[in-house]
Amino acid sequence: MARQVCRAGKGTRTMTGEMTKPIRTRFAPSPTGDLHVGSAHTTLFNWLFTRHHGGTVVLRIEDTDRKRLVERSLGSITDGLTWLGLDWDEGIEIDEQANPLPDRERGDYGPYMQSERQELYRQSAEWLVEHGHAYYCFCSPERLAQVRQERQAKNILPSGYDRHCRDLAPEDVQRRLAAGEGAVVRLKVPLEGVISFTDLVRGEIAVDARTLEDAVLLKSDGFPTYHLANVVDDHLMAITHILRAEEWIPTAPLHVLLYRAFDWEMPQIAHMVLLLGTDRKKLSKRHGSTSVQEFRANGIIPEALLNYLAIIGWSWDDKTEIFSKEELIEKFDLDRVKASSAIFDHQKLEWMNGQYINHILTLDEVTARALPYLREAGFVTDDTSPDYVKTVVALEKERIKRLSEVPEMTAYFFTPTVEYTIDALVSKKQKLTPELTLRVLAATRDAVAGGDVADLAGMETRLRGLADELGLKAGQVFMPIRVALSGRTATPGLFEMMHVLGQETCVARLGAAHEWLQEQGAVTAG
RNA sequence: GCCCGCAUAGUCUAGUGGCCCAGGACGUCACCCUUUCAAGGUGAAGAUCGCGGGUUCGAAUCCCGCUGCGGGUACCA
Repeated sequence: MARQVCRAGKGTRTMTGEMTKPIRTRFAPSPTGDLHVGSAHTTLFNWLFTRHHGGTVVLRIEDTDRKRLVERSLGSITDGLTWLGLDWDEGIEIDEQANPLPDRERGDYGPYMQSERQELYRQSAEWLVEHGHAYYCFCSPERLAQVRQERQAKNILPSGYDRHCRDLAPEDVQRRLAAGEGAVVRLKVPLEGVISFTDLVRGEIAVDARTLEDAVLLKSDGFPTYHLANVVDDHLMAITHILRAEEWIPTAPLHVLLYRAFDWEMPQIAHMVLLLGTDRKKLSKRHGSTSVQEFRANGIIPEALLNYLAIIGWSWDDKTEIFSKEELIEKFDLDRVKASSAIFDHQKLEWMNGQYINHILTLDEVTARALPYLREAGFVTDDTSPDYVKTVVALEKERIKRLSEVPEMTAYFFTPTVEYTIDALVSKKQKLTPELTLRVLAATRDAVAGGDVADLAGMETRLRGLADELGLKAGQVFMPIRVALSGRTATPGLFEMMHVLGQETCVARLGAAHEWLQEQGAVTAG
């Protein structure tokens, strides 16, 4: 049904020629924390839609809730967007993360910080009051809470506010206002009728006006609520399409009413799906990593997160899942957007991250991106040879799932010695005993010392021959070497690893492992 | 409670009346490759298309009802 509506809409626009009207959309985050993946998802859809149609993206900051403002949040949000590769054409700009306030703006529709547009909202609210679309309300929070509770219990519609101040005498209102009594401005919702609008992905949505509350438009602190600010700004900023999250559907009729009251044309509107946790509840901090910066810290690369986010609630066909940003821009449109919420699957994100690291990015790119993590772990300094780092990354590249695990995976390439455990060294799976392992270690140390690790094939032949001599399978010889060199049972190919580690280190570690195992034997025997 | 939205395997999805006793992907399992782990390859299990009624020669697809899940219900956004 949704798609039919969408198609019908397109056709109409084509016929009337309105398709030529340039598209303008906005991201409208509230600076109340870091960039949440859910909001990144909506933003991405907004961005893809706009870029696909060659439109203009506006970044507007909705900082009208003064109590929930979080310092540095703004920088964190723009930082997250930039990291993801989502840019904007108009709006605020932050020069440095260190500076919590916007340094400058670009675009002709500013200011883009709602806190700097207070006068506009105040005037709009007053205009609505003067024209009979809104009214002043003096009710106390206590009364409001009580009324709400009563009406909900008795199932009286609308269930919130009882419109107590809706018909106050004008002179009464003026007197109380003049006396400085605290007041809010509320929307005068029609007492009956059906309010409907067309959602570009869901089709027609209709609501009985009797269920709608006289919502607050202007708060007593002089700041507007979302409802007023969003409508005023979208109109003044010439926004043509509103793409926002599903949680806004219930209040959309209020916005319809507002556009009607102002006699403004309402932008096209579409609500995107919600991202859910594994308990099917709206994704939140309780579900683990939810901010874009957390994914970044956890070694997720932006291309993978962007790609993964794109295929939640949108699909191109029945098989393609990997898309570059350019392909997404080319292919993305609202007609293939779904309306059902989706559980955020960390496993699939990780798989996709691995795809990018292992198959899509080049070795140089992966190395460059892993570098910060290696530096942070102290494994790489300015003195470390870039070529050496690259060689190490090359060895582990295909098993990296997250960049953040690179230091742990490659530690033995950067530390002088490694630590052992009996279980790893004396592999049960290879049917080895401590005695056998000691013999293997001693024999291989000599074999390696007498060979050349740079000759990969030669070394392999040599060690396979050694296995034959000892009457063992190749694996029974290789596993102790692997553990002696790395301290672990899962590593890259043995001979590549030996080559990178170097002759000297290999011989030393083989000897060290032998010595260590002998000591363990002495302890357990004694 | 009330209002709104959504409904294909554990998860993300393809599907817009016959090509579907339902295709792809993640995950799971098995096998192959193999010096380990990955990667890769092959294959398997897993969906009575939420349920019940219609419409139709024919429905996952259209209609109605129900159920389930979610969202909203603030001087938050």
